[in-house]
Amino acid sequence: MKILVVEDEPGIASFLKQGLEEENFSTDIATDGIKGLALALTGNYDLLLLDWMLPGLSGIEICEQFRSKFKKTPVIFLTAKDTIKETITGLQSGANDYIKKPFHFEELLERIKVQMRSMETEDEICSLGTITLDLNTHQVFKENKEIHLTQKEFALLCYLIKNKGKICERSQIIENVWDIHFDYDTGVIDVYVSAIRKKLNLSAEQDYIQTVRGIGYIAKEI
Amino acid sequence: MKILVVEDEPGIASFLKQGLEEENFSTDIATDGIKGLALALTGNYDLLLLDWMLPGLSGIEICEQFRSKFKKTPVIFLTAKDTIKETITGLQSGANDYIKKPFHFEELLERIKVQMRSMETEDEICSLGTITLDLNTHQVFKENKEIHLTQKEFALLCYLIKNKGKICERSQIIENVWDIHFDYDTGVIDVYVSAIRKKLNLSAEQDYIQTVRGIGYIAKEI
DNA sequence: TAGGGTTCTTAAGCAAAACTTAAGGTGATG
DNA sequence: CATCACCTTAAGTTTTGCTTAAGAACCCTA
Repeated sequence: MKILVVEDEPGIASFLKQGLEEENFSTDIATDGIKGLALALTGNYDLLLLDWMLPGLSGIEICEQFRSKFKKTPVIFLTAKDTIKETITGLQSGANDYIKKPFHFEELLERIKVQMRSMETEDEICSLGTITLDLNTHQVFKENKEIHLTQKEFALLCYLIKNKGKICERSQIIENVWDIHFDYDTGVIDVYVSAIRKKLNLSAEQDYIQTVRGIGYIAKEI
Repeated sequence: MKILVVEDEPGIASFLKQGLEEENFSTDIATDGIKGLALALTGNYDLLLLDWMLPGLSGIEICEQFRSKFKKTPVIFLTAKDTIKETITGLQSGANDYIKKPFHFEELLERIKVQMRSMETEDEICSLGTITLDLNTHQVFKENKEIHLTQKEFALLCYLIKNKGKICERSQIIENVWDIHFDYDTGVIDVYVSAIRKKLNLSAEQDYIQTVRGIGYIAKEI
């Protein structure tokens, strides 16, 4: 998430930058309208935070010009101009929200999150502790770092997590993950569990995937 | 455009209904929380306008339950609860906007229009690193140099970039770019990815388009 | 409508990654 | 301390993807 803040008052600008970066939004600042618009038009930002009164170009002009190219990227005004007329002008220029100064940072944050929500498409997700699986995109994250698993690894981990808290017998695993419907035992499962543990860096303290001797495996929140 | 207003105070309710219908929004009123939620869940509305304090069910509860079914339909709170804490609670419950009473009808109207806007439209430009796509003119630029892509190449690149950061499965790509709705696998996608990489001069260091073996491809900022 | 160019698709050979098997090591259990 | 289940590694096999080239389909324009 990259945010562009266009704000000429240094105090507010740095306050915003600091607060936003604490929330893990990568934040750039432009201190005048010309620079602001130029940066915005690079298309590198996921959200714009605009002041109205700016040297060079007003926030309104930035918003309008930006909107002619980028219809979807959210824009939020953050301005001292607080009359109804101004609010309406701001919103009509293409902004998604209009916050009046003085504002509470928490509210700003929440309104940014509202915009983020409506940007993202809903994904099916399942998780186990700090491990997250995105079933649509086949992505795996541990502590927000992406980790690549192969298809079979993913399928196996997925099966275990979907049944978290329940012991999964080896025969069930073979049936559901490998689609083999008769008795079968080479050490395939072991090999894959091993690979998953290695890639996810699961140790004895962090054994989200525990082996149940003689039966199978179990995925467990710790 | 159908709007559902959930508001127990008859004066405000009828004022809203009248105002909204003058603007050609077809408007229904629910005067308590239970009826409000039931109506909302029919899925017949394009936007919800919620009061917070309601007999039966609070606006917050309505919003949360509604959101669990309808992820995208915009919800706007219209309430006398005006502290920051309440505002944040309201927004966190899944609302798209939060307007404090007393409010100006024009501002409400404008904020409704904001929601309508973001329901429609698409960006005309999308980008990935130094690559820029202009969806109107079908032009592609890399480092500001124009590069000619064929239609299919453009469509494929566009699809990947619109989903940047997410792995796109081959089947999804075939479905969305080729419009083929059944299982299909020749190597078409590969050929096109290959062509795009070549034209955009993507090397191992600059692989904006990475292959995810066994699954598909992913467009990534580096 | 014939011809030239462009674009789309298929196929084939090569390269690389993933899958499976097997074998030797490790650790638990009786 | 012997056995059995599990873990790990390495090597062979299979699958998947990349690239190139060639034919088919689709424009334009004359």
